[in-house]
Amino acid sequence: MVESNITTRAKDYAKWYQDVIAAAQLAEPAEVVRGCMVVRPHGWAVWEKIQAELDRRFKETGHQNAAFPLLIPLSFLQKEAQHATGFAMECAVVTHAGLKTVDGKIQLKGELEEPYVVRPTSETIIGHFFAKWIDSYRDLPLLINQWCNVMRWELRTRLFLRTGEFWWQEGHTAHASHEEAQEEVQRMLHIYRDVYENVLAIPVTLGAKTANERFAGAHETFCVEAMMQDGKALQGATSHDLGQNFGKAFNITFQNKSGQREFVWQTSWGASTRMIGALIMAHSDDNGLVLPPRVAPIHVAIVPIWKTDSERAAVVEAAHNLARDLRDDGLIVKVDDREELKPGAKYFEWERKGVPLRLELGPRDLAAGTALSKTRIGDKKEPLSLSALGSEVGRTLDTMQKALFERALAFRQSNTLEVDSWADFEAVFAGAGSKFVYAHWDGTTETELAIKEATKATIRCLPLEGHGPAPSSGRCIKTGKPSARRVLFSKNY
RNA sequence: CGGGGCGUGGCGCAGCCUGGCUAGCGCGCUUCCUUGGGGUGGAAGAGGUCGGAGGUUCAAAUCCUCUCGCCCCGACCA
Repeated sequence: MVESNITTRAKDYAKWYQDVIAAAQLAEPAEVVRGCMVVRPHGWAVWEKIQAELDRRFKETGHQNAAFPLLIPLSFLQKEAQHATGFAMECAVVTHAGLKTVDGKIQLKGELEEPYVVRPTSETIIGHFFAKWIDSYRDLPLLINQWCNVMRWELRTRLFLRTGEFWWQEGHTAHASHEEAQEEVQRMLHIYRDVYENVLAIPVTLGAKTANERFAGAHETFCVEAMMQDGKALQGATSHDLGQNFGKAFNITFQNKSGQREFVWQTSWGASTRMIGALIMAHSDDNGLVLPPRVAPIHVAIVPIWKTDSERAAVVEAAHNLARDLRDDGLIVKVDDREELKPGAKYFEWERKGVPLRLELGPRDLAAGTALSKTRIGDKKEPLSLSALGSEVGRTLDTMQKALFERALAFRQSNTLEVDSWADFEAVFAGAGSKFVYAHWDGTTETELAIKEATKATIRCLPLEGHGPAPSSGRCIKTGKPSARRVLFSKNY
């Protein structure tokens, strides 16, 4: 069952990341399909937990799920110029339908008159149907979400962070006014924040993207940015104000109360299986995956310990009784009563898989009326009374959930700084180094690109109020020109 | 897509430079025994068209050409 030893973070961070994924059996490269991944059951189970948390919040805010075609007519993509150029290089295209056998070999058969693009995102095809569905202000707002896979022909892939195919949700909404759309953009951004901070236990910085980093076709793009353990930023989710760009491209109009035709104001927002990558790089350690209890597919692993057959019968029965009690409290519990493995081997396995809490139950514990507990992030084992175990376990998991967030927050704080000199700025990003740096910027794309060229650091966002330092004027870190505010710089995934 | 590395039982590798018997090793796997509170020990087994195609040769894992895929660095991106 041991899949591999895990390289330490200090030795090779990229290798460590892959090792954690392999050791926890989260996913693996699809191998026979370029750039794609197989999400293994344990990885998909984590995704299902994340999905459930997001989906509940979407529905609580009035959104409905629907499904749109995987294939998009090529011509649709061309209707919004920015959008088309933004995604042109990453599109996989379906040009044929059907196969034929010639001399025992399979060949392509019918060439399509109009090729289809495998969806890299669905603004265009959803826009087409919105145009059909919307006719009156009474049809608005239209609040739709889709859970699906998309394909982007990436040149360089990394499991969960960037793969040819990935799974996500994409929300698409249409509104009668820009203000209403803008509210929606912020509402969803804050849902992402809520899930990141309260479920994934990852603190995030909310902000707006620069024009250069904006979604292709958007009026404005907002994001949540998280810090990984190597000091790099990871964009965790995005929420776009599409303005009327797609409304005009797809002629999505409605009659307002005074009978006039207007283009709708739209938003789109998405979060993907990349969240699992964020989870790994924010919390995991050199022993493998660490999962916050709220996204753990298994909360508690119970390892019964025995020597003799009679001991075995007693502890295994006690373990199953214990599991039943904990399940009654809503916990997901695994009793590892496999006979072929020594207890130590089981400890390592559940640790690699990120199970938050382990309970050891042996003859000595039974005699004492306790179970020995160890959390995935604690360094010592603690005996818990069996009679009060339910509440104890619940409390321990809550504490761990909070501790993970606090640990990640403290890490981010200790790796965030304000920088005012170019020499200091370069020093932070020298070599493989990265932190969150708040620095002044003159607001031009030229400077943004020059800084990236020189340091590999990019502007992750223009933080929203309450995120990052309070606004203050200063001079651009690179050009010395006047600047009204500091922006967040970091290297990124 | 450019530069670099790699592809040999499930995993990690040796062999390749300098072609030559039945392609080895460690881990894992199967069966049995043993062991059991942090990766038990032993015995006997199973498992490989050497990524794929073509070529050179009496003979190819090894040399040549093409191709597919993975990893790292870069440019592009969630």
